[in-house]
Amino acid sequence: MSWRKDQGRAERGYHHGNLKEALLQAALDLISKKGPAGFTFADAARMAGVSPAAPYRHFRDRDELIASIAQRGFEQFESLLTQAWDDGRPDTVSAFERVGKAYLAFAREEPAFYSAMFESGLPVDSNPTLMAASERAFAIIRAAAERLAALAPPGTPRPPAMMMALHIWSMSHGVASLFGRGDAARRKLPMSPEDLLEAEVLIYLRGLGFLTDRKPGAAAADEKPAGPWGKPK
Amino acid sequence: MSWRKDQGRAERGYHHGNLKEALLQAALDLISKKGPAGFTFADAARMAGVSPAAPYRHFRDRDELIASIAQRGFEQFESLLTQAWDDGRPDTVSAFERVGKAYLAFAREEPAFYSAMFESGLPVDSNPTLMAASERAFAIIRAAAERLAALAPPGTPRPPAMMMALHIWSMSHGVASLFGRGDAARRKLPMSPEDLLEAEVLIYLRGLGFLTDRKPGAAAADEKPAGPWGKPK
DNA sequence: AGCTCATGTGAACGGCTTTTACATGAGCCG
DNA sequence: CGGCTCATGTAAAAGCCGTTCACATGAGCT
Repeated sequence: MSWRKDQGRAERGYHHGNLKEALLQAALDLISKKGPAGFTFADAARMAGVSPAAPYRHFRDRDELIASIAQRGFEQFESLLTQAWDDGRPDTVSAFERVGKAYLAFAREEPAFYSAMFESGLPVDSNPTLMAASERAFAIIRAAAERLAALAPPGTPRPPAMMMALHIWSMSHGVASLFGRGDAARRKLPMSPEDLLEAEVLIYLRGLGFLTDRKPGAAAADEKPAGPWGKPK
Repeated sequence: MSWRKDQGRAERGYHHGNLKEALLQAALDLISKKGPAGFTFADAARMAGVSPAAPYRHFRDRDELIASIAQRGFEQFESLLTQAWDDGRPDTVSAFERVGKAYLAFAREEPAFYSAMFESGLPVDSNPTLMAASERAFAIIRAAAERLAALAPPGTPRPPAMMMALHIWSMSHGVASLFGRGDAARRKLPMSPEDLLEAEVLIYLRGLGFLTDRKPGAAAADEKPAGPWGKPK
C-alpha cells in the first residue's frame, strides 16, 4: 500500500516547499468561510499541515498575512476593473456601468478578498505597498471618470473628475457593503444590488447632465418616458 | 479621612450594583480605541473592576455585548436622524441634506457605535430586536425619501421612495466608511467627507429632476450657473 | 430573622499568538 | 562527492482570552 508518501495531499518531509502560498490559500478559504475576524493563524497552519509556529517564517504576524491578502485583492480588483472598463468601449457610459457591476461582482464572488481589503480593520496606510495597490485600483475608476467628465455636455460646467470618481466609489462601496454579500448582513431589498447600483449611477450621471436614458443603438423608441430605474413590473 | 467608601470611582463590595451599564460603557471606550476586533471581554471586566467571569451574568457571550452596543447605537442613530430631519423643516431638500450630514457626524463622533453597528461582522438578523432597531433607523430615511418623492416635479415619473432611500443610505454609508473616520483607513481627499456627500446627494437629486440649485429664499441670483459641487476656490 | 436568588469569585480547560532554542535538509562550494 | 550554511520547520513554553462550573456573598422579600 502507498505508505509514507501519500498522506493528505502532497506528502512532504521536513520542509513544505511552498508554505507561503499554501498559507495564503488557506487563509482565503478560512476568511471566506468565517470572516476576517474568525480567521485564525493556527487554523491556517493546521490546514497547511505545519506547526503553529511555521507561519512566522513567512509573515511577521497575523496582520501581515491579512495585509498580504488585501494586497493581492487590490491587484485582482484592479485587473477586474481594468477589464470591465475596457478602455471605454463600446461607449463611455455603458463601460462606466460595467465598472460598477464589476465592483459588486468582486464583492460577491471574492468575499474573502473584499473583507480583507475593506473590513479587516487594518489601516490602509500601514503598509505602503498595500496603499499603492489600493491607489492603483482606484486609479482605474478615476481614469474612467476622467473620460466621462470630458464628455460633459457643452455649456454646463465640467465636473471635477476626481470628485466623480469618489462619488462612484462611495456608491459602489456603499451598495456592496450594505447589500452586496450573499447572506452576511442580509437586509431585504426590493431589487437586486446590481439594479440598485445601476439606477443610482444613472440618476447621478443624469444629474451631471449626461444623457443616459438609453443606449444609442438599442431599441428604445417604444418605451414610455421612464426613469432610469425601469418600469414597475 | 474617607476610607472604605471611596477608592477608585464608586466603591463596591461584593456586588457591583451597576455592572451591566459599566460593561457597556467600558466596551464603548475600548471599541473606540481599538476597534471592535481589538475589544476584549476580559478587558471590559477589568475596567469595571470585576472578575473575568462576571460579565457572563449579564451577557451570554462577547457577541451579545457587541450586539447590545449595536442596538443602542441604532437607537441613538434613529434619534439623531429624527432630529436632523425635523419633519422636513424648513424645506424638504435642505432637511434631507441635514440627514446626510447627521449620518456622517454620527460615524465620526461615535466610531464605537458605528463600527459595532456596521463593521462588527455580526449578522444583522441574528437578533430580532437588533434588526428592528436597525429598521427603525432606516425608516427615518425612508420617510424623508417619501416626502421628497411626493415633491417630484409634475410630468416626470415619480421615483420609488424606497429606492431613493436605499440610494441615499448607500451613498452616506459609502462615504462614511471609506472616508468618514478621523484616522482609521485614511485616504487623501480633495474635500471634506461632508462636502463630498453633499455634492453627491445634490447631483443625485438633480438627476431625479429636483431643483436643487439653491434654496428658494436664499440669495442665489448672483451665482454663476455652477454645479452643485460649488465653485473652485 | 431567615430564605432565596441574582450577582460576583476562583479555578480550570482549551485555544490562540508569539517567542525561543533546536532540528532538518536543500543548495552551494570546493 | 563531502561538508557547510542558512532558510525553513518543530517543540515547548509563556501569556492572554473566552467560557464554564462550583461556590461565596449579600440584597430584598416574607
